[in-house]
Amino acid sequence: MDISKEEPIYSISTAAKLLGISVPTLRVYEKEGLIIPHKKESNQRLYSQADLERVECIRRAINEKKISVNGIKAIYSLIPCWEVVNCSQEDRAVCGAYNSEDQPCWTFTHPNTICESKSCRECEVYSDYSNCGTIKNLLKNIVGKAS
Amino acid sequence: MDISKEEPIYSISTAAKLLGISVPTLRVYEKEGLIIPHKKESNQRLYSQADLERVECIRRAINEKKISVNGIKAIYSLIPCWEVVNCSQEDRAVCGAYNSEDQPCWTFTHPNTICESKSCRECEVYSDYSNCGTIKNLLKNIVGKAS
DNA sequence: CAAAGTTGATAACCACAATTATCAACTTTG
DNA sequence: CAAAGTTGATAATTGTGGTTATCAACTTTG
Repeated sequence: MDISKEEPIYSISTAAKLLGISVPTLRVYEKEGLIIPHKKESNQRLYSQADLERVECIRRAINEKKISVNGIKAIYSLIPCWEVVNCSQEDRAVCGAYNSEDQPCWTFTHPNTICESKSCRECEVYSDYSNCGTIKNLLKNIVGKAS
Repeated sequence: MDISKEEPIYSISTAAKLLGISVPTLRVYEKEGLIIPHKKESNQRLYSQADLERVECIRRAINEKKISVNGIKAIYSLIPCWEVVNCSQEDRAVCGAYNSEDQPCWTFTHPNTICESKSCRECEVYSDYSNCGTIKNLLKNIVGKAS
């Protein structure tokens, strides 16, 4: 993973221009929990190259694959985060993300779990499976170990 | 599983009436691969109680959860069928379902695989996870074995 | 310090997914 | 064999999800 791809360098208007969409749309995606842009101390958003690619992927899902935003959220919620971060049984019992079926895990706070101190934006659950097409591959890998 | 719930007894118009939707809608769901009604020799559809519950679940996903039909299909396609039916590595290599990300496995024919001879309508991959809310539970169970 | 850009929030717009109506040909029912 | 129901296919309808415009208040930039 190239560190430069993760570097937050684009303002929201620049990001919108590069993506060919409007600024409000980017904010909606964030509000829905599809993306987590970096924020300056002043609360202004900054987007990295990886963020842009993530949005492009979301747009393909919406426009080409005709999957609704809520559908994407439901799909994200199926990522077995508990396995990726290897959280304990006790953590799972108290973790909202573990039991949710319509919100990605990174839209939750995770009090009293291993994720409590982690930044979701940097967590592999968020960053590794941003490309829509890779979630099933993750399942193939993880599930494969079981048999 | 009560056998009577699986018994195909309702005609399409009866099923539509019971569900409060139109006949064409039921056909659309079938065409999209969301449901597999039983068919008489004469090609007429018959629906079981389980079929109706499956449709109710689909309707909740569409109307309440706001997940599009293509979104539901994408979610279904994430069910780790290869693990449920325990198919071989060779099977996976040639199975369209294993590599699909937008069509449920039961919308494929499965030549030269363990599923070749199985009826998808009766396969647990199709029947057990019809209730939208159970797919993540399946993942929890299967993935759990891995750790 | 003025111009340009950002913030969150609300409201307006509209493309189109989801549903239904309609059709002729065919099957089932009594 | 007539009436009612089904078939697949096509076309029409409509509700609304996704997008954008607009706003006043605030921040950054040069």
